Amino acid sequence: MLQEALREIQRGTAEIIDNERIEKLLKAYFDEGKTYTVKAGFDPTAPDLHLGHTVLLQKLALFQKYGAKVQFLIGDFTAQIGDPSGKSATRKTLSAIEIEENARSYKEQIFKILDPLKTEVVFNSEWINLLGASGMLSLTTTFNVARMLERDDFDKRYKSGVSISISEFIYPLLQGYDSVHLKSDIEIGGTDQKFNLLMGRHLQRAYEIGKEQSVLMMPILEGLDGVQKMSKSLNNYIGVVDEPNDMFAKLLSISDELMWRYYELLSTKTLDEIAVLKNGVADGSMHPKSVKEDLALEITARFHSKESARAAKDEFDKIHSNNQLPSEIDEYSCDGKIWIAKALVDCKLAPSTSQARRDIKQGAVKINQEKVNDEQLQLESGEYVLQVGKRKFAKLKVI
RNA sequence: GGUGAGAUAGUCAAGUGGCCAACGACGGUGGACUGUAAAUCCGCUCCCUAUGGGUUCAGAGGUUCGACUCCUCUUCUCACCA
Repeated sequence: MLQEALREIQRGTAEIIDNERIEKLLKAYFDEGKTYTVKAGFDPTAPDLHLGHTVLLQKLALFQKYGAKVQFLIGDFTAQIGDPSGKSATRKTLSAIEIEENARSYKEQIFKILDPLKTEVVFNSEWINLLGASGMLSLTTTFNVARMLERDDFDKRYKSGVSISISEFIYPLLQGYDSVHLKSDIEIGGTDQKFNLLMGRHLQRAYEIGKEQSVLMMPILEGLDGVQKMSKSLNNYIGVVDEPNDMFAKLLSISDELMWRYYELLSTKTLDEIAVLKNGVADGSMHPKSVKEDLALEITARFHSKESARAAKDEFDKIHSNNQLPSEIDEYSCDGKIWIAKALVDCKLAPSTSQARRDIKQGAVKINQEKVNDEQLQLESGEYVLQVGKRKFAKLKVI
């Protein structure tokens, strides 16, 4: 039982620091029912969670299954600095109202995976604001610049002469201080967070709180392109609030290679089951597309329902395999005769009439499934189904 | 505080007085091929009913028939020195 739990916890992890301590905590839970805390920090600026975040959330949920209290930390104070691993050093500060809204939106999303009874949502401004100047100063004395520069991205930026703000040095310290305040037993995060996560251990030691958190790092999930990490700004993400149809379609669009990565990090199938699928595809007895469909169904069902996942698959087959129209299309209307290029812009199928004209020239535009050749075409009154490329549709009613 | 270098389209990056709406790469997008995958090939990629017109090369002025290119100031970035 204990061994099995440990194996599940280790699944897919990139690195675990102080694994023995995790074993002890779990043993104490199994033997005496003792609970422990697992911390994970999130940025309040991006309340739209995507599958990359759920890799962490699923791991947290697993810990909950084995006796953990999750400290879901919203870094409302640290967000004012901006994590140095991100691109922009300076970020706009969020108002209290915005943060509250974002937090609410977080809660709606995370409890699709986490158990609300075993989750405590906390904000780090609560204790960091109490630190004061002297508290902040004593925090900075626990570390030095040379060691700070060991951090990979600082190192690179320093060597290549890209600016580093002093406030960015503060960021890891504050994140580590969160672990001191919360007395976390374990902290989990992405591999890109390694430095910050270790800072938690360092500061817990420096502040002598009597324990040093274990650190569990998950790999960064690649986005739909299969290369860069999944993120909203790169627009290669699958949001947990995506509509079932979108979610299903996006999952099917990943490459075969990436599919295994997603299986490992997102599926609840056991590693043995996944190995069977992998062998099946390798020896040709299984079609990669159907294996991918299973994954897409599983994930879509997790955030919606089995039924809507099924429906999404049917819809998908309908549009793409059978070349039919989707069952729900945005509808627009306009008064009087309209020029086709203008109509495409109005229906949001093209960003400008220039682009619309280019699309027409290239044969990308269809009306009622018929290719349009004449870019001067005027639409008389009636109802039309406009299409650009393979996946953009709109219905237009000309009155 | 001083000295020097730099700021070009979504990103990187050419362009040093007219041939510039600006080479190229990446990204994005359309087409072919497919399993709406990947790989590959081809087209498009500032705006505008358009063999033409408009607005662009950090910002503001100036020189010139003409400026992304020259001059001045401003803002920002980096390097070296203090």
